[in-house]
Amino acid sequence: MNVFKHVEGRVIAALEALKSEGKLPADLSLAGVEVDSPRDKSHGDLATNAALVLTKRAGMKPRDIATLLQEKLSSEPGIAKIDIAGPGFLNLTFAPAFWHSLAATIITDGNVYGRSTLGSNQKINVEYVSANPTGPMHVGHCRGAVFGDTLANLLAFAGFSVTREYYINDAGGQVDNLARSAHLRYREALGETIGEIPEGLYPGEYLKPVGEALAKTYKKKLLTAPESEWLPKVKATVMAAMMDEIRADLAQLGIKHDLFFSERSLTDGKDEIADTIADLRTKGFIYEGSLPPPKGEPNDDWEDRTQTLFKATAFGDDIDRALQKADGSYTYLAGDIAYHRNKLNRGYDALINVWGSDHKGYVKRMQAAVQALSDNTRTLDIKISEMVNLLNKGEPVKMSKRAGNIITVRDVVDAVGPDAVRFMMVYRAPETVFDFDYAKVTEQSKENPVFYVQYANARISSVLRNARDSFPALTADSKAVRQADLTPLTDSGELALIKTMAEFPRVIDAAARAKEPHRLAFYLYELASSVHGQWTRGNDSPHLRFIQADENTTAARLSLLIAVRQVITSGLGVLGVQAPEAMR
RNA sequence: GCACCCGUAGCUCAGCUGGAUAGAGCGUUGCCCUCCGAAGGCAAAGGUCGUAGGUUCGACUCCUACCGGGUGCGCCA
Repeated sequence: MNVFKHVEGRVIAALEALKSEGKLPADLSLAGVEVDSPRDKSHGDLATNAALVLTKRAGMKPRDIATLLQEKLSSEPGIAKIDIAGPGFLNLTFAPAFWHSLAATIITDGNVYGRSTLGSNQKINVEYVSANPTGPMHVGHCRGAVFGDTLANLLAFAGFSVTREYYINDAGGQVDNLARSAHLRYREALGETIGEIPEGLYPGEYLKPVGEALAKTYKKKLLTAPESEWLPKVKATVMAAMMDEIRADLAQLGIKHDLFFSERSLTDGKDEIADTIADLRTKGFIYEGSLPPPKGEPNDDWEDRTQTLFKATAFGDDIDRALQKADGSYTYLAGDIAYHRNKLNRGYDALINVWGSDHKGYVKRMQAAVQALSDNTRTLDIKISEMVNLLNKGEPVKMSKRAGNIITVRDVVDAVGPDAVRFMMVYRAPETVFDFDYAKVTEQSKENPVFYVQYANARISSVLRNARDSFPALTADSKAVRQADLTPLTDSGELALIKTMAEFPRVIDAAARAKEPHRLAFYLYELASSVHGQWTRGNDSPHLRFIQADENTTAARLSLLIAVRQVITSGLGVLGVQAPEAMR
């Protein structure tokens, strides 16, 4: 039940009626007619721009159209008042009974309330995290991970059929270096003094357990063998260990992917990269040529070479892109394009990638590739999650993999819990840089909005618990509460709560459309604020407290709270945050 | 040099596919607990929405050009 769509339907029906009565041109298009909530609540509950949108097309003055519509709608049930305001807005005020029935609907709908059919079951693939399997996840990864996961939840809630995917970059030279680093730790585990980890290798202590495990499994067998022999074995062990660690980190944040896609699988017993290049060649987007050297950087080592190029400029990229190096081996991009081709071949209607800001420069070429491969029938939407500035009590925390003092996802989650991390990470738009103050989040202070929202839920639960002392029959799942007569709800604050809940489906819709989960987080904050406000009004005005001497009034107010709790629970559910019944 | 992102209150940020008098939190000032959880609430103060044009009945929102700040640029992954 989306109130805005419902009323919009009624407005459009009224306009259609006016058309057939000859009061409006019969061929008038109603495109753009919308129902919104007015910015200023005193203007009414809902407003429509119909008269403003239609004035030009109908060749009539906005106020004349507004007047016609006003007359037409005045007989509609539930509408208490219709005003024409400003340049021609029509402000609709609904009777309390209208809102009461909405509250009742929310309770009946339960966790279905707010779900949308926007996605109409379209298959959508969300690729996120895809952190290189060369070490534990640090807080920077965390933002993209939480964002991607929340976006996936949101899209699922909005009616898409979502696949959550992780791309494992397990094919490049970096995993060889990882294996070499692990081999050093293996030698260390066998008692050797290895000294400083050489430049280019991974110095982190997290490889020590891997070295010990290798020592246990292989004893001294890998010591004397040539690298070509031990490398594959060590690589397999260390990669598995790293992925286990990453999976554990993700699990701690409540993130579970449907599919982990291995880059190596593209060329394992087949060559999807070659197939991809062949595909693109057939479509005419491949040629042999050389590229100009990159500008703005010293490039003394640049050599002019002829290589296989993808015509990315045909799709708006700045430059064509190399798919094969001069020696014939594939570039990283070639593999990535093959991976996206693989995704396309799996039949998704749309692809979304969540990338870290360090990949910003790759957006155009990847989108170009998807357009080329799908003949412009599919879109790749790439959301960039910006950097997180790590602070500790306002002081920047220096991160260095070399020094090994990285702050990992695990450190943060252990300290503050997954809820605070998740909420904070989606509490701002992903493309803005933001400061994550380790000390503040560990403090669990009220500056963390997640507690504010959770506290609203806990308060509601507290009221429900307390109400049972006076009215044992009024339990949260009793018919007396769930189907209570809501006519006692006449206070403006109570009605405001329902009106705020009315926004929920629309927030879901808008957030899903824009792929901006942070809107939901802000909405929940606003809803929580209404709850706290109404609560505190009861301090000054005892007759506004939720629990009253009169059972019918109490039942109605508890019913309202049940509805609010439902919306908070659903909303937090999409964010992947718990809705506790009591705070610690 | 080029590309992308950001620029809104002292600070951190919202602002719904263009809509009415631009909103929160923090900070500042002043209030509210014999009362369902004060882990809360109320009020005041605080703005040429980076600048200049353009489109529109209407622009924080769209377009153009500038100005600041950030990130990146490949034959690495």
